[in-house]
Amino acid sequence: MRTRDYDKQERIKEAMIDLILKEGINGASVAKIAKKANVSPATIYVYYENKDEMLSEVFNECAHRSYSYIQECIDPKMSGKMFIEALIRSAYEFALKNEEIFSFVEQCSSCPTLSESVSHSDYSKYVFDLIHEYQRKKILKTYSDTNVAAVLFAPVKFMAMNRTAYKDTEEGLAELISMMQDLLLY
Amino acid sequence: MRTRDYDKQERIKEAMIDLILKEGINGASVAKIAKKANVSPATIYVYYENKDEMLSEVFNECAHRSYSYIQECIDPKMSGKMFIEALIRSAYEFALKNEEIFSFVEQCSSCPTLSESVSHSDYSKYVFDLIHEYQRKKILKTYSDTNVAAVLFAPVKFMAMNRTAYKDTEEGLAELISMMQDLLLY
Amino acid sequence: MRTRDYDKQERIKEAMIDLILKEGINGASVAKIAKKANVSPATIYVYYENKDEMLSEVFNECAHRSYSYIQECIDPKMSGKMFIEALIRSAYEFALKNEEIFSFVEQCSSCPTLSESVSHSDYSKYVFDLIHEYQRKKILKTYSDTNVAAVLFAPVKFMAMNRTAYKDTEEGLAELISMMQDLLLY
Amino acid sequence: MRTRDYDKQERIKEAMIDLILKEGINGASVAKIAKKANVSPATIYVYYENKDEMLSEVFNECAHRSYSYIQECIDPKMSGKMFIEALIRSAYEFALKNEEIFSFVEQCSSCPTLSESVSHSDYSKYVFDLIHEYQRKKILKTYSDTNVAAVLFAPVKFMAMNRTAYKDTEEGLAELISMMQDLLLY
DNA sequence: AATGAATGAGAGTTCATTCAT
DNA sequence: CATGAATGAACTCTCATTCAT
Repeated sequence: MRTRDYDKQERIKEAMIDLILKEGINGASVAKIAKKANVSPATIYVYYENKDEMLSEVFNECAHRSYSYIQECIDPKMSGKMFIEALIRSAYEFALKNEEIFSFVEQCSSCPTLSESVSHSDYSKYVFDLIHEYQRKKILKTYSDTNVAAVLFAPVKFMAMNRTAYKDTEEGLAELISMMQDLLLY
Repeated sequence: MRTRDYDKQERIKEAMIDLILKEGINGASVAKIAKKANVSPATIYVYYENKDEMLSEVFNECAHRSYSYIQECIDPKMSGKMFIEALIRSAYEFALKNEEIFSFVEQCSSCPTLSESVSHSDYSKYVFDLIHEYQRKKILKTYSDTNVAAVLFAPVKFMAMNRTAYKDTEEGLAELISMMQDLLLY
Repeated sequence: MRTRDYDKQERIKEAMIDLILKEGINGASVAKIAKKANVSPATIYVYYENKDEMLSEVFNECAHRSYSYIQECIDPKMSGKMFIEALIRSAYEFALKNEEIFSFVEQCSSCPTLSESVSHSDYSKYVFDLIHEYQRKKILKTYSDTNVAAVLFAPVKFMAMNRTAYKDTEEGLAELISMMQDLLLY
Repeated sequence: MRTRDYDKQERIKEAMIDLILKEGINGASVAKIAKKANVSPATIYVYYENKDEMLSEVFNECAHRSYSYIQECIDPKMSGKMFIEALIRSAYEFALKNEEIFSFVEQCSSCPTLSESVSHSDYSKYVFDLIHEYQRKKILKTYSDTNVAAVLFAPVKFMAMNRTAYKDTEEGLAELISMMQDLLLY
């Protein structure tokens, strides 16, 4: 019996992400993905039940990676100021370093059929547990979680997507961080 | 006679927006749009050169409508507080009242092939002219335009898309407004 | 607007019947049918919703033709003897003259998914109305309809399918007719 | 060890017959058969050279079983009346008890590519030897073998396939038997 | 202007079969 | 012997678009 070639699966994922990025969801056909991954179209169905499942599986995994990265960049011992900076900067850094994955997740997020299949809550739990801790310690002001998420992550994502609109992205990022510190810290 | 034709094009637009909302960009085929609009597929090509052009034309129009709505809701005579509230509330209201159009625009925005064809700058010019006026008058703090846009619109869009995550959306919206007032007003 | 080309539909039907006959239901793919009919595969979907519907529609039509032929060959004024001869001989003749259609119907009849979609009752009504008349007149013995159908049509079909097993088909047919006359006439 | 293998092949056969009955010849793919039989697709190729061979082997075996069953139900010492009853009743009983096998055989028989691979003559020899004996003894009327086969087996198969059309199958069967006794006995 | 017919190209998926273990 | 992985070919069906009226 032949054993599964996980390198193959990895190639399939990468091919899919790359294609969606370059040609949109419409452009990423199974045949194209297979060709780019150097496998037969039929092989894809060894690893995924169908195209939708493949999309949502890869989408989930990518979304998870983003949260993991952020998690690794924060530390309960940080000061409030540092904490906010770490959150925003890590989110931005991830988008920068993993441009393809970030862009892929953003694109999938806006697709109604796909976004339903992802459970953000699991990934973000650790981050929000920490935020709650800072709020209990009266370091962070207490706003509703959803609004905290909205102001912490939506603008930085917006920034990452519209990088070209900024004269100096580092300066823009620093400004955004300082704004959020003003807003959220006591 | 003219009304008849206008009706037809209007029906085509609505059918397309509706289909994209419900089935995603993939689900909106020319045949389906034609059926939903009660016209022949060939008729669509009387009004639009091809599908891409149709998409980007309707996309542009919808994006424009959103900005128009916001424009109508603000007034140079407003206080700074009122101004911010009006901006956020109108953005949210538009998303609520025009759920289909809002979702359609969001979805199209993340599509690389489409987003290139839209020039946001034109529409938002009026809004930013006003913001600059408030900044000159030392009512609004002076941050870079992109960051102002980021914090003013990204979170409220996020809110509109994740309405279900809020216990009480009105309360959430009020909180967000007050946060932005704290952040942006002197 | 282009008008429907009924010759095209006819070619599609014939191609399908021919292919099923020669290669079995498995061998009759849409692509092959299209090629044989000299149309695009897509064109088939102008005339039929899907392959199953196409099959059952053509099947129904063919089954109907067989009954029509038999109907035309019988006449209420016939003697009982003549009536039975006409029924059997016409059934056999049809099978002979329309070998492809006959064989096609037989093949489809044994397919469980297809045979459900055909309503024999409608077509055979006229024939059985006549049979009942002969029974009322005490010319034909009164057996249950299903058994009458069973002995009148099943053997002659069997004969038509196994023609090669007969030394002299005309003689065999004459014998079968005489058997049925003995069996069914007073 | 041997039992294990035998089990596997048996399971493959049953799975195939079951699938063909339920989904038609088209529905019985190697993958589905393997899944239903709880073996790997590759295992099927240990027992059969290819799919066609598998089909015709199982078809032959099933056709043989039907004749074997009938053989076991008849006896040279029977009266002519009993003999005919036994022939028809056993044929019907077999179809009833082995619905799957019966339907499978009927379906395969009408498939041109398959029916060539089966030699009916071998199995039916014993039955016809007996019939000839009864004819020599002037118990059964002497008709051509093919016509005897046609009237003895075609109607009962028809009955088995159209059971639902009968109000009372037992009554219908009894009637058919009595008809055949009238027809074939002196 | 408007349309249903028509289509080549390509979509997602499954096929029977072979490979490597 | 037995298997899951792998695949080229073929499957049904839909695509965006054009044609003929």
